[in-house]
Amino acid sequence: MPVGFNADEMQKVDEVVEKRRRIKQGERLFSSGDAFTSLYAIRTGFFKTCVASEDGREQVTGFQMAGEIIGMDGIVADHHNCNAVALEDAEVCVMPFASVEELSRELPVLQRHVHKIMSREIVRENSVMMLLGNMRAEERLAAFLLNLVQRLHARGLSQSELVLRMTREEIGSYLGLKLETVSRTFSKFSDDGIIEVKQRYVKIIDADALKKIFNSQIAY
Amino acid sequence: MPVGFNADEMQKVDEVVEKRRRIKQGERLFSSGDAFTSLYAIRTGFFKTCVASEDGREQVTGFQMAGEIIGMDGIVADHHNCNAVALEDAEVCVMPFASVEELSRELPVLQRHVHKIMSREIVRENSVMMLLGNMRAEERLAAFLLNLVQRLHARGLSQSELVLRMTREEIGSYLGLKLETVSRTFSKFSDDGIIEVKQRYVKIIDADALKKIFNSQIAY
DNA sequence: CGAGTTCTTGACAGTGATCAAGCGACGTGG
DNA sequence: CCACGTCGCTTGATCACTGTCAAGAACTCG
Repeated sequence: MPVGFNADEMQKVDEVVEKRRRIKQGERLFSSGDAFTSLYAIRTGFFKTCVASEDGREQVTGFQMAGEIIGMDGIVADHHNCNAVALEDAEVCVMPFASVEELSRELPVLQRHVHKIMSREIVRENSVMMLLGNMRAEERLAAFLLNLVQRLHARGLSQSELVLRMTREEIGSYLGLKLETVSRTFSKFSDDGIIEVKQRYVKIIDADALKKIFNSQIAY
Repeated sequence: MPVGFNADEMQKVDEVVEKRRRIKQGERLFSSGDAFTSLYAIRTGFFKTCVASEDGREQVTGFQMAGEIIGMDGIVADHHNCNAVALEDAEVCVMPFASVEELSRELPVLQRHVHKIMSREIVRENSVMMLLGNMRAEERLAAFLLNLVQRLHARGLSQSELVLRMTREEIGSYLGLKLETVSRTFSKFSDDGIIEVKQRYVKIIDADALKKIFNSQIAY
């Protein structure tokens, strides 16, 4: 939640956060086709969102962590358009969207905040399109790791060590790669002394090298 | 603009549309880094939006036509994050975002409409991610053509004939392919009797075949 | 009409996919 | 606490899709 509220306003905002909901690892917060009622603010835990094609193929569209908002895909058609799966036990705040809209008519600061959150998602997806359309495997994985540690660091965690909450296959789906390619690229980074990898644990040894790989952005 | 307004409300909405602006082919409506002030409703013409990486590589993030809204990328950081280039002479309605927000606090129908437009963009980008991450060249181009004629048909144009406003290179950038691959895939569709192509002119002969190609969605 | 841009097509190459096998980690139940 | 089964990860060999390079054709616009 944004700053810029007085005590009275803050209370109203708090009231919108109707209740909390716990989701166990592997369970869904919502599924494609579900009626859209609420946005969700992640309090704890880690999610992936994914869309599925008719033949069951899956595209991970994002990974979300504490403090991030999910569910905005549902606004346009009053039903959700993707699945949100907890990658570890999680707790979310349920924010009924009707209440969010009502209150944001009263509080311009909240209104602007809602708009910014949606705009941020649009911009994020733009950069994923750049990643999927223009970058090669090493660049994609470097970008992915840098983005992840940056977000974790912003939450007070290490900027060099992380524990992946998703499988190689899920990383691959997000990055438009097969799991074998993800694994191989991890191994190559490890061989090059850029990172240490042991299963889900990753330590970034040479962040500059990663940034260099990411910035090169050579066409496929 | 949505339905559901009375005359008085409609007038207020009209007043938000401050003025119009003409953009010649090849010129930019806005550029990455420009201060964000307004959303733009396309009245006539055709745009592409694209982001550029540091080394100048370009990713087309979308093609927009009459009736669609662009500029929402700018809300989050108060400056635009992509370039909007007119692919033919165009005219847009300038909608100062502060006014849009002000009025949508008064008119819940407008507020909901704004939210839906942003959500629609998020959902659209999700399906582009599916396209870029999971589909092969033929599937991508089939999806592209079907999407384009569907949108043109919704505007009263033919559902089988269209004139592309963008180059092979721009199509390729959008679809994560090189221009030669786009050209070859057009030729293949033509050889298979699915479409007729002559430069920018495309006629869809067998829409079902295109849909079949699109639906197969075999992994790369 | 001519210069430049866009498009097509061919030959070849490379990145990442596919197929396959084995290893390692983790969790459950005996 | 350990055996075992499952799931996820790694690595190798091979292949195919699409990229790259190149040349020429077609079209557009001044």
